[in-house]
Amino acid sequence: MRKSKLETAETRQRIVEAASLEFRRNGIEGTGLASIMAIAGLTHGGFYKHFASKDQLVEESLALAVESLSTDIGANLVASSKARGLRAAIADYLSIEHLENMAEGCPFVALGSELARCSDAVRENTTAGFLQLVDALAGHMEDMSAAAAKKKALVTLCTMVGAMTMARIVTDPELAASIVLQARKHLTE
Amino acid sequence: MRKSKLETAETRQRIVEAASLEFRRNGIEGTGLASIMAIAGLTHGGFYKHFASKDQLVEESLALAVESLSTDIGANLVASSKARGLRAAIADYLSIEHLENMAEGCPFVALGSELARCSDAVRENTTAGFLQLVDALAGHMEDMSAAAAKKKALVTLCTMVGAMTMARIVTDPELAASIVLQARKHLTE
DNA sequence: TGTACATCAGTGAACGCGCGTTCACTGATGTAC
DNA sequence: TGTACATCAGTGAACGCGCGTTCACTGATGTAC
Repeated sequence: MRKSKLETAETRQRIVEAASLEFRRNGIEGTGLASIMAIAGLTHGGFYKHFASKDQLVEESLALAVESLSTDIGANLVASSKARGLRAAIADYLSIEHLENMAEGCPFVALGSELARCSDAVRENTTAGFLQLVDALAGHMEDMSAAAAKKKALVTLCTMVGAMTMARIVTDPELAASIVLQARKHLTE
Repeated sequence: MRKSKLETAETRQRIVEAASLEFRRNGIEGTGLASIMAIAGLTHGGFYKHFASKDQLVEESLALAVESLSTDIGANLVASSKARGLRAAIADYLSIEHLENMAEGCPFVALGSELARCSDAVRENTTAGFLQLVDALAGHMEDMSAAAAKKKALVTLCTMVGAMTMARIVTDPELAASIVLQARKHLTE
């Protein structure tokens, strides 16, 4: 049953990708290793041939999720002029599509309160990703010093995370849409 | 072993209060009924004499937590003039004390991502509390129409929730303090 | 008001279940000669 | 290059554990007369 080095690496990658989606979909505590392995096309017994523990998988899959968020926002930023790129990134984040797509969306929102209780190893990755995002946004702020831009980008990102978090909690879909819309308007007008 | 009606009501209240704190401290999935009952001074077997299920306790304890948040913010609002009351409420929320006191703090932050996956019954209570808070803050916004005030209050509350959420995720305590500080400055200056 | 009985809050053991983790085993891959 | 052996990715069963929930039992409280 042994697999080639290439296949092994591909399998490992598939596990991390499945975990990255499933953790965001059902929460970290709400997702069992067996279901992740099943999605990756394996039985759960083989998990420890790839990872030392569930926490290590959490660490790697969260790093992937944060990286994916950075890539998405980065793509919006570079697609247009400075100020327009920033507006595009914000509008893309504060969209109904993002609201309804928890598994592929921002990990700070999908796992926010769980992350606060995660191991330092997990949180360090997400901290680094957060700072990277702040810098990316700050680089597109106009008419202010670098320090002021960074402060503004920090608050902007917090508003984005908070709005999406509250929009997902609320039961009324219209209210959820309104939260997303008002936050977007506030940040882009 | 039967207890008087008064004692029974007091016991029930103690369970809800313990749950309200423990859920915010360790998460809903991370808190067992046995530990809540132990804090309330009981064994876990008696739980179902007071509640039909864990979800019902979640519902009631979350309603209590949201109510407590409303009370705290309301107290700041009425303690001073309109604009100063608003600033006081925001400063009290975006404080280091709140950052470090998850169990007694805002349930939207302590349980945000878990709440998004909770039953409608749980989320309806928190939705109502959120709208109540928006109205309370909106009532203290100056120099704008009621509609504009409500929109601004909505975004303000999202920024507060997002900033506290991110400050709790981040590993560096200085960065956490900076997130809280910048958000407070942005909202009160 | 006093007595007899029904109620039920709380106990502690037990239930089935899913979890993270371990392990003996298999057989294809990788390696040493 | 070909052969013999070691490695190890993946399987499937099993582990102990804590979870939410149930239940028989106890004995003080509440109620009916």
